[in-house]
Parts: sequence; structure tokens; C-alpha cells
Amino acid sequence: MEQTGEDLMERRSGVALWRQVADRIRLGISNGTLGEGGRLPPEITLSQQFGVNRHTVRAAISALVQEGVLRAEQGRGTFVESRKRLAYPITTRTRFSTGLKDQTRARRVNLLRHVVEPAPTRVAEALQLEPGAPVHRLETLSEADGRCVSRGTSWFDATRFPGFADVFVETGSITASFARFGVDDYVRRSTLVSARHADAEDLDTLKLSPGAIVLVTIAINDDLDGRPIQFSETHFSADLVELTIET
Amino acid sequence: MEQTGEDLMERRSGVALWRQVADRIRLGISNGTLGEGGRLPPEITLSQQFGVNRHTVRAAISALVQEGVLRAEQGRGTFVESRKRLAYPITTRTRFSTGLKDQTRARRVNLLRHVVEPAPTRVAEALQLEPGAPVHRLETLSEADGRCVSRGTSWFDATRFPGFADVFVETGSITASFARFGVDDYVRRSTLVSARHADAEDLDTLKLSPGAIVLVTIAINDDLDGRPIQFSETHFSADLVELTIET
DNA sequence: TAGATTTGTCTATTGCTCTATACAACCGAA
DNA sequence: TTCGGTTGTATAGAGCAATAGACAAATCTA
Repeated sequence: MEQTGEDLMERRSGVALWRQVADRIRLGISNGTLGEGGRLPPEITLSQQFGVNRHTVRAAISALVQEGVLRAEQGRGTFVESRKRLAYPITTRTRFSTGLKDQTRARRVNLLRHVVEPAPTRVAEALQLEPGAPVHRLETLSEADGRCVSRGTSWFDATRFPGFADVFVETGSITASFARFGVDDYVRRSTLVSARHADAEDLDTLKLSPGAIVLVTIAINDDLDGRPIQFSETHFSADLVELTIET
Repeated sequence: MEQTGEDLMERRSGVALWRQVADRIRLGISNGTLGEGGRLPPEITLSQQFGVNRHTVRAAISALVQEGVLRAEQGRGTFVESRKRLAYPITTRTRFSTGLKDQTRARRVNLLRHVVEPAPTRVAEALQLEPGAPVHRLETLSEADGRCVSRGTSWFDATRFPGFADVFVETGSITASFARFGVDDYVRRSTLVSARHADAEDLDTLKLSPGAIVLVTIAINDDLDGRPIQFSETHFSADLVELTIET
């Protein structure tokens, strides 16, 4: 009783079938090709489409329920919880909150950790400081509508911006914090984009499941005199976010 | 006799340990944190670092040898075959060949497939055509130094650019082909970036292994009058490429 | 209420993954 | 040549992944 799965999964590839199925369901939902009307096809149908056993599909669905992507109701069906990907604009004036204003209701940036440390090499280069000069390192978690969107680590010159972290906690915004230090405006100088598998800290912080993908941006912001004021590395959950670039 | 692996792998996650190890080794090489001097640490050392059995490391290395990332020599050690990621610049004047000029010796774009088809909805919208208007669809494979860097699908207005594919085959370049039709220059209007697991066609075309990641860009190019002339979706191998954005 | 549809649970079997141990083959240096 | 370090091969056992079949529980419709 073998099925005629239109597009077979890769076996003995090091990735469990149930995880491959989960990835394809998640992708299908983002694309809109799956979950017509907010409802997923029955398990039996999916197992035939993917050419795997029903239990394998169940394992995939179970993982997606855990992630919050799906919701299963006995006797009724399985339903889609999430929506389209957020479009995060990268421009000369990239700011977290304003960028997502039209797409989400609630946005928040939480401070996870703050330390003052000697600048690592790449940070010193980016901020044009002496290697080892004191810098603030702020690790933040950005949420939109209750979902963990991104995890960022930013560095700031501790000499120029004393007590930056305290101001940030008070204002809850990088932009507002800069304003306190007399930097009324700033511009994105450069952005580097790459993608990779989520590491242990991504999984924990962004509440992802193993094998998930993160979009990584490494960016430098300048003040209006062209002096670098912020160096940051941000990890976006690739299932929730896409980046838009207007050139 | 358990090890003190500094940063343990995720078990029962649906991704085999050897594949997780392979992903981390590949990443370590891209980062430059692994493979100091072109040579990988011995299998025993790696197995202790990752907190897994030596055979698990061997499975990972075996996969990376298959991919062409590593080369193992009995009695001597395991060596790195590949280099740092290519930086692919996205600017108002994004072109494949010139963008990678300083980083690679040989660059080539191969035409995989060409059809004239009625424009799908999103293509028609992007090119400002009537839905169903005839368009060229060109599927291309870009290589640099013999490695498959990206797979692109581009659409062009068939009415404005009759026989575009033939010209492309002759010139081997989008830019040169446009020139033949009197479009001496063009600019990137917008770029959308996302990341996902490679699908079956990515695996085949880009010679990736299952679980690999692709960076996906969806872009529109305009002529100097601001009229859209090209709509494209490009899949980059995330292990080989990162995108740079100067704003 | 009866029946069809759908998700949830259970048991069993097969094959692959990971571990553990041992030893062979090969290389380079003393 | 000898020896330490490294990759390659073999074998066996424990645990996870995937399949299969059967049935329970919940929901909806006729």
C-alpha cells in the first residue's frame, strides 16, 4: 500500500522525515499554498501528499503546535495560528518600531543583558575606536504582537554615551536613547545579510525549534557627521520576517 | 567516560547529530574560527569539543567531503577546500559579474531553461503588464570559481524584448542583453530578502545537501525612465554567499 | 440518533543513528 | 626503523525514527 507522493522527502539525509515535513508545512503556510481558509488538510491527505506515514505527519504537526504555528482540535481538524511574514524594511533610516508600525499592533524591545566590556576587534574597527576601548554591549529581544521577532546585540562607545543602558531601559528605544545624548538623527551606513541555522542561544531566546533558520544582519549606524555610533548584529527568525531593501 | 563538550548538540530534535556537527563545522570554516591554517583539528579533538562520539564526527566530515568542503588524507589530517563567503553587493546598480569581480577569478551564468509563458499574477504586477501577457522566463545558474553560487528565475516583457533568450545565450550577460535592446543602463528598484530550507530543485541545481539553507531575493529592475524591465527570484547558497547593502 | 470524518492513543516491528571498543593503514619525525 | 599521531574499518549494543494496523474520542451533518 505505497502512496504516490508527488514530491518525496529525502531519506537517510540526516534530517528526520517528520522534521522535513514540518519544514514544508511551515513554508506552505508562509507561501499561502497550504492552509487554505486557515485550515490544514487532514492528516491522511497530508501523509499521501508527502508520501509518508500518518504518524510521521503527526510528529511534524505536533512540533508545529509546540512552535505555535498550528492548533489541533480533536474531531474538528488542524488550524493555522500564524499569518504572513513581517516585512522589515532596511533603509538609510532603519528603526525597529517605525518599520513594523503598519503591520503589527504591539511592539516591544526588552533588554536581556547589559555589560561594559573592552571592544572586540571587529567592534573596535566598526566604531573606529582603539581595540579594547570600553563599550556598552546591549542584548535585546524584539517582540511584535507577542511573537519573538529578533534578537540583537549592539555595541556603543561607552565614553561618548555614558550610562546608555539606563537611558535605554527608561525609554525602551534606541532612537529615543540617542536623542538624550544629543543625537537627534542617525543613518544606516551598511548592512550585511546572511542566513544560518539557529544556534543554541537563538533557539532559547527566540523560542525556535532545532533546525530553524535565522537571518543575520550586521549593521553600522552613523550620526549625521558620518561618525559611527552603533554596531549591531541581529538575528531574525526567518519564518517570521523578511527584509525589504529599497535602493 | 563522558566529555565536557563546551556547547552541546541538540538531541532528539529531528536533525541527526552528525548533520548538526557538519553544519557547525561548515559555519566555523566560513567564520574562520575553525580550520586554522587550512587544517581541521583531529577527529578526537572535534568529538570532545562537540561532545559526541568520534564516529559521529566522522559521519559529519564524510558528508562535508562529499560536498567538496573538506578533503581527508589518511595519516595526515583533514583539510579545508573552500574559503570565506562571497560578499554579494546589493545596490542600485546590482550586477552579478561586476559584483564579484574582485573576489573570484572565473564567473559564469548558464541558461538552464527558457520558455515564453503568460505572466503569472505577481510577475504581471511587478512588470506592470496585463495578467497573462507574454513574458520570457529565464532560469539561470550562476557559478564562480566552479562553485554553484545561485539559481535565478527572471521574467522579461516578451513584447518589448523579442528573442531576449537568444541574445542572452549569445552574450552570457543580462546587462549586455539589455544593451542590445537599447537599454544602456538600469537600476535596482527594490529587493526582498528571506531565507528558507533548500527545496528539491535547489538541492539538485546548486548541488546542496538536504537541510541546507538558501537566501532568497526577489527583485525588480527599472530602466532609467522608471519602467520595470526585469522581475527576478534568486536563490543563493547561504553557505557560500552573504549579501551586502550600502544605503 | 446514526454515520462519516478527523484527531488522539496504543502496540509491535523494522531499520537507522549514536555510542563504545578495538585494531589496521598511513604519514611524518626522531 | 621505530614511534606517536591521524584517518580508515569492523563489530556489537542501546535508543530513536518510521511504518503498520487497530481502536478510542470528539465533532459535524444528515
